[in-house]
Amino acid sequence: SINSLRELQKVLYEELKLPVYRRTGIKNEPSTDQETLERLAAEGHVLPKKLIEYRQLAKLKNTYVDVLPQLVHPRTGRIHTSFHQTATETGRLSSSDPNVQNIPARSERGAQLRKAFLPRPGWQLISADYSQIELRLLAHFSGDPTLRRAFAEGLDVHAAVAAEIFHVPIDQVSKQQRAMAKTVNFGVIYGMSAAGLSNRLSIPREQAQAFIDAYFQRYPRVLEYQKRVLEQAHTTGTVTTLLGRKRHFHPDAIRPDSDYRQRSPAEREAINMPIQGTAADLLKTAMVAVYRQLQERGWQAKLLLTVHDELVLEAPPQEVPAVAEMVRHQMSTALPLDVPLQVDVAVGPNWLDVEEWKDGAS
DNA sequence: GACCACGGCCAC
DNA sequence: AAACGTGGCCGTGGTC
Repeated sequence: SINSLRELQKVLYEELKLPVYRRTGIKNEPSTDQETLERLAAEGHVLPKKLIEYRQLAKLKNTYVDVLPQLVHPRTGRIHTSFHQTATETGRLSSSDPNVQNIPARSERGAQLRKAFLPRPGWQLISADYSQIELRLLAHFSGDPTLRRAFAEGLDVHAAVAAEIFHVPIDQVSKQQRAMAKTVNFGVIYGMSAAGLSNRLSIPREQAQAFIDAYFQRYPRVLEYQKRVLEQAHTTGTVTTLLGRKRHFHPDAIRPDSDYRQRSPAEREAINMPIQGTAADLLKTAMVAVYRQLQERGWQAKLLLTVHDELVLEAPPQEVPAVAEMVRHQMSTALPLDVPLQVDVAVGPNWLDVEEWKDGAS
């Protein structure tokens, strides 16, 4: 079967004798994941290229196209997910049966599925999401003046960070430099290591370490902030979000002198928790505020979904301008922070074809 | 039929 | 050698 990883592994690495670039995490078998197949395809091998295409189509068909229509409720005509309040370590919600928080968005082909997510007939869909929320929270918590200024001045933050670490004016940042800075920015939020960054950027570890050093040289308060988080984890066994949500760590994992195979993942979890967890605090607070506004004003518009940094609503056409503005306002001001929050609002006939909404107040 | 481990992959 | 965080669902291969 083409779906059997074990059989595929035999074909690729025993029959075709292709080079093994990566192994699986637990059984240490030759990997057939997408990055490996892309590397093999780039060398001119035909089968890996076809497999990548097959995998994408199979994923979309088996997970979404064949499943979601069967889940339409006979009386409501809609899909009803379950949201879980106590399923994650950080305070995010999760969604299951079906999961509506992983509907394809990034690939052109996958994103077409979003056309199937509709408001009730005659209504509009409103999507509102926080822009760069985790980096803004990093700027808030660290107090780093350079990072805070980037947001205060409304700069392209990836370009701004590229300008700092590559020592070039922001208007001379190349696409490659911006892309690398973007990866570094994600890395900072995830508690990056030189090994992780080197893998992600496909560069030598020494060069990855040099990028990290350059970043923390330009953003020293971020380094100090992350040290404080680890200190809290080590002394109390917990780290917390802005609203006081705690994540507990196993004492053996977080001890400074623990084996690094235990300690390293735990430290990355600790560094990420306040950022990801506070983003969850923020969105949940905003969601309650939006719900109360809808009730108080007697509007018909309804909250439909929440996707980590996004709220999705449906509204009758005459309510759209007021609801869009209200949602933007409530999300922007849900919690007081030292960094401005930007909320991108979009309106349209389905979850794919929503277009930027510009209201008068902002 | 239910459950599991694993590898893989979708989202933020 | 190396996954830098959080989830849930798929098929395979296996057990009970």
